[in-house]
Amino acid sequence: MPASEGTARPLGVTVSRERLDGTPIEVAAQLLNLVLTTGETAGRIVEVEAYAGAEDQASHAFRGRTARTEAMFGPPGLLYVYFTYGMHYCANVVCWPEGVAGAVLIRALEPLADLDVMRERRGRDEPAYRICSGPAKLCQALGITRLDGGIDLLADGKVRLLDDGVPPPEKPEKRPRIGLSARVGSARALAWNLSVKDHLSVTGAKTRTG
DNA sequence: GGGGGGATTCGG
DNA sequence: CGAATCCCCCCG
Repeated sequence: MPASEGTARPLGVTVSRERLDGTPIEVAAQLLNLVLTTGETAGRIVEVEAYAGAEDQASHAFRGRTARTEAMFGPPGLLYVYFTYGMHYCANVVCWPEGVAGAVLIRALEPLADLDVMRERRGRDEPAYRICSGPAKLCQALGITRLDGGIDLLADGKVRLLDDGVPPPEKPEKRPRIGLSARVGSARALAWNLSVKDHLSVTGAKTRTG
């Protein structure tokens, strides 16, 4: 039968767990240009944000281990999903060794596969570069919810992290993290938002020339 | 048990 | 710029 029949051809190879066993900022840089996929939908990671657990006032794990943040204390490669503003889910890749909380928020994807399914899930007809241009938007587009929290992104599950051979940028754009309130203090100033330079899907991207 | 705030998004 | 809209977590 044709090679295209049945499951789609793999978008890439599984990422090694060792590659994610580093500090959040190190792992954040490594995640750029990898592929996040759920079923047929897929996108390339173009914007991420590091959250360093116990030593980071902006991290959900800053005040210790709770039911919500349990996945952040797990082994690198787990998916941490949180629910916010009463309606949005956001997805993180867990890093650091088991027992130490750390995670990288996926903030934007460049859509790669099944854009129409993504648009249908989002309930709007947007240009490709806007479908996954935000942490909650990409979760909605890929169908990621709280139910997926804690799964292993490096196993053959619903949500997977793949390497299709595109290396991370040598010099990613570095900015302060988005959306942090003043209450997190000096953590607000850290340039822990990393992105592929000049990508249209990144937060604050110019959508017009000039 | 109460209440303030949230790693957001969309529309006005 | 403010509403939507639920959950979490700190405090009493």
